[in-house]
Amino acid sequence: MRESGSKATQIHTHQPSGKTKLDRRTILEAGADFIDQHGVRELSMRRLGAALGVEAMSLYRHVPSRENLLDGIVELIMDQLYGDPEVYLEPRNGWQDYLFRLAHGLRRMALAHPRIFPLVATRPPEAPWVRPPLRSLRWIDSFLGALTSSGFRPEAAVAAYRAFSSFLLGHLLLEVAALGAEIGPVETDDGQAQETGDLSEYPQVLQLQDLLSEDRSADEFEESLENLLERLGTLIR
Amino acid sequence: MRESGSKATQIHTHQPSGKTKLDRRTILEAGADFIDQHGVRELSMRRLGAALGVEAMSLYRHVPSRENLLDGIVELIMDQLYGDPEVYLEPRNGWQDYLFRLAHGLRRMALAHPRIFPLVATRPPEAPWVRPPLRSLRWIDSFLGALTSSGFRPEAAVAAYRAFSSFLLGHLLLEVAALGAEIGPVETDDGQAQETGDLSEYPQVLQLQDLLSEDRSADEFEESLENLLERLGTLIR
DNA sequence: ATGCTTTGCTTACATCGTAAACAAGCTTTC
DNA sequence: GAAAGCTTGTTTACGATGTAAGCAAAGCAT
Repeated sequence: MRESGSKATQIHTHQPSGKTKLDRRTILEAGADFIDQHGVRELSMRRLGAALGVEAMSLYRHVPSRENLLDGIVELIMDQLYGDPEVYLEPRNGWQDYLFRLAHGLRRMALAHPRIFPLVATRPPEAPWVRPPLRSLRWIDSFLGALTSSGFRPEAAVAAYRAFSSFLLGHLLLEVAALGAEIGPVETDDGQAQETGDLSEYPQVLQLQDLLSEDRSADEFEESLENLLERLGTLIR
Repeated sequence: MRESGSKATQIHTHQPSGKTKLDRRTILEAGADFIDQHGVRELSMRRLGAALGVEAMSLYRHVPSRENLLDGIVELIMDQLYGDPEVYLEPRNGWQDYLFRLAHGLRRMALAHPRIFPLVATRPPEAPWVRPPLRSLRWIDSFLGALTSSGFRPEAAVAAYRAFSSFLLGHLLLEVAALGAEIGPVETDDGQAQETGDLSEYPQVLQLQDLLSEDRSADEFEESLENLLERLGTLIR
């Protein structure tokens, strides 16, 4: 499995015992888990090493720096999209279905890793045309191919790509931020859960407080996505 | 100039000489300048102190922590909106004009401080209904008031607030990120400006490369904003 | 003058990312 | 088998960071 050298070296698994042999892949996975559980702020090389039962410096045999580690984690998470059976690399039922599935796949990814998604969103991309949250050339190529093969002119496909990115980025970032607000900063533990400040200066907010607190993100996502798809439809040749 | 206590203490300016008396406000301004010039990563308490001709620990008399400093800088930048003569706190020519001006004001703010805007976008908000990039209760109140007084039902005003936030967040974050890609990570200085990797595996990207590199953000902003306003119009009672 | 409060400086500490030298296995070659 | 080399983890070390604690000087009120 997993590929690599695999010539004749693979005759006997040398360490079938407990300790899962250090490895870039295992480090990235452990890093992702760590961030899921404790947040990026808490992730230090020493702590991640400890989580793997290893000294901090050992990680540097497989990962050149902390920055690169974070990039690797982002890439690892993004790769989950390939494993999502609901998302297709090629359009099978038209471009709308393709985009619909892609958007929902990305949303699932963001909601599965709310502490990691901000990294996906803000880490500097490797090329100017790589726009978060679609940070992989392979997916971008797939995206553009899906649209051009469905009758979009090149300009329209690119415009659609841009509109799609910024819609997803905005919506998902706010959605995971709202999630994080409940889970996030370890509770302010000075008594109880952050007293709602004095809103008497803000009558509208005060009055609409209930509506504002309501979580309609799933519906809003659906509606906005639908609207976006309609709008993109008008770009078609 | 600059205001402050100004009761009776101000009879004689004790330090009329060069050094501009330390102060939360001056620290925040210096911090904002620093980030504008060098980026958040480079901002350390010691360096900011040095920039102000003062020891790091002196800052702690006016600012409780680095985290709080960053929050303060975000708030400071957000307050520039009040000084923008093109943006009104009350709707003067209907809600569409109000939103149009607000959106453009925020865009000007983001483009004026591309290294700071990601902070505006991602710092954990003080209340769950505070959605970046509109991080101030006063503006949120203004927003909701503008819409309800223009005939939006409460649910519609809140829905509009959400749609508006996520549109702006996505678009502006991507726009400043693209800006930062040109200015950003101090150049990789290993020869010249980051060779365009091998795109032979990605024929669509390769073929649309020119279109993808084109900067149409201003136009896209205009068009998407217009579309958003139209769409919000259908929510009106 | 005397004391109080404000403000900045000095020193100190735990923690961080990571460079460098080293050691203990493997793998390869005879 | 042994010798040589490579791979992988450890040890030690350094400079930088955020910030707690105590100190000192300078402004104010008495």
